[in-house]
Amino acid sequence: MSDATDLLAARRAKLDRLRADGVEPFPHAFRGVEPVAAVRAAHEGLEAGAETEATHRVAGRLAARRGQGKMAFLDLVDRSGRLQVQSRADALGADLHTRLLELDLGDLIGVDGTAFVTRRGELSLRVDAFTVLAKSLRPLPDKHHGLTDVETRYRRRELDLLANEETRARFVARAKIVAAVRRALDDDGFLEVETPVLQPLYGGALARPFTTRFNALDQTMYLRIATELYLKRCIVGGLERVYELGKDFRNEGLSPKHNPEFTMCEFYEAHADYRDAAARTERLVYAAALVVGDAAGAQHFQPPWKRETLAGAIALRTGIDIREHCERESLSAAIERHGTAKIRAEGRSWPQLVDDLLSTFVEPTLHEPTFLLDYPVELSPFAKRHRTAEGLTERWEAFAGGMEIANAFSELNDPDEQRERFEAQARQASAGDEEAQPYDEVFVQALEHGMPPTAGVGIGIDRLVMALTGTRTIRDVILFPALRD
RNA sequence: GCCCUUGUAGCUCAACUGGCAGAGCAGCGGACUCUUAAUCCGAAGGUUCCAGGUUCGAUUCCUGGCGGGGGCACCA
Repeated sequence: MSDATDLLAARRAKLDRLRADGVEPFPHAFRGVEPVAAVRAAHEGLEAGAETEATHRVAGRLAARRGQGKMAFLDLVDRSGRLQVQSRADALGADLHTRLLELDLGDLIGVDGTAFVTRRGELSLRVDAFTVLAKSLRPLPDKHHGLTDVETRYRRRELDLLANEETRARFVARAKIVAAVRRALDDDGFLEVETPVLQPLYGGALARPFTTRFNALDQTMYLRIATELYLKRCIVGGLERVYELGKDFRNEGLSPKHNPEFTMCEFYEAHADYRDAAARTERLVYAAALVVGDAAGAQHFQPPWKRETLAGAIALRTGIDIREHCERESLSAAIERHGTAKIRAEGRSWPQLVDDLLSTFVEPTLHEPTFLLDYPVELSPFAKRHRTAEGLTERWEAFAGGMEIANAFSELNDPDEQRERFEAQARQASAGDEEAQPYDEVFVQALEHGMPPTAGVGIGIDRLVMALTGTRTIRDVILFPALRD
């Protein structure tokens, strides 16, 4: 018999034995449970050797066992942490003590116990009673190395979560960040709305979509790449401040910064411009940073953040002034003179070259939260022209940890100019640019009804969580990241 | 899509130049009433990712496939 089969058989045999002894291995509920962190909080500051009469009910997974015959210590883990419990043959009775020790690591149990502190100073519960909550039929990952195999961690996230406390903590932090973002927007009068994920026409970003089929209507549909256009129609409709927090889908490659489905928070504020949006964004991100629990790290994000212009940031790091080289040939030659092998200019358009300079020389240096302001109009089909600078738009991108985390602009609300921008995109599409925007006549007509001056922001939630938790790959902040199947 | 790299026990890892595939944890049997990577004794546990090839002999070398990781490209 193979070892694996052996291990499973041993657990099944214990399952049978429980039933034979009249113990229900899968009961229906176990009420009145306290998180172990609450038990810890209730007894903070007790000295080693202290006894109490306080009883607590906790529930979790049996994570370790240190038996010493008629006495044993066991570790119980729940979402909030780990707590040691002590089983004694004299207190619990020899039969129950033995039965508790016969449970497998990984079994889910509930414990009623009395709090005390061991001679070594560890807060523990002396077991007065215990209940099997669910028998575990498969062995746990290694108890001290945890689960390190990267593939298993992503494919079988449940094992990663139950074996690795840092993983659990990271996803708890993610949930708190998302809640903080919602709270900040709700408190400022933003209305959370839901717009279609499944769309007859995609738009609002430069990206390739996923395509699917709606059988009932015999129609091609797209998974949204952005919520931008629908949210601005809400602004046209007079909702004034709206946001949506949900998944976007882009049919692009995988990388430490990219997952094909990712969480985006877009919010739109009437009567504001991109500078207001920057101020709101840094307040909102700082509020989110404060809930992560790393006070020193949060100070990093305290407003105001650094502000540079895009052109200034590139000039500072490369000596190339894109405002002087406002045509493809001239910029290409400047890059050539700069002598970098990192950018191959052939076949790249002017805006693409600007983007290359940004991502090669500027983005990796932006560890401190920083706004880069004023992007070329060619890169920004939905942003309003800059009120003073020719050829630029009122747009910024925010960076932290060497990564773009947000993108915003004063929204273009002149319908005629929007129509021209779409036409320019259509020309790029027919020239073979698969990421160009399809023409959206319904959206243009919405603008013709009149959209107030509006600031719009998109925050990449996955990347925000990366930046706030110091995580290096997006796969560590997405519970079930995309993998080849 | 391309390049580099990787796959050994349930988990974490060894195995020299091609020569009987090993350890810790977990599991199993036993001892132990303050341990916390508990300790001690004992017996087990393998399709070395898959399919071919070279060789007297392949975990090791070669070819192909599958999966993972890193990089490039694309993107946020």
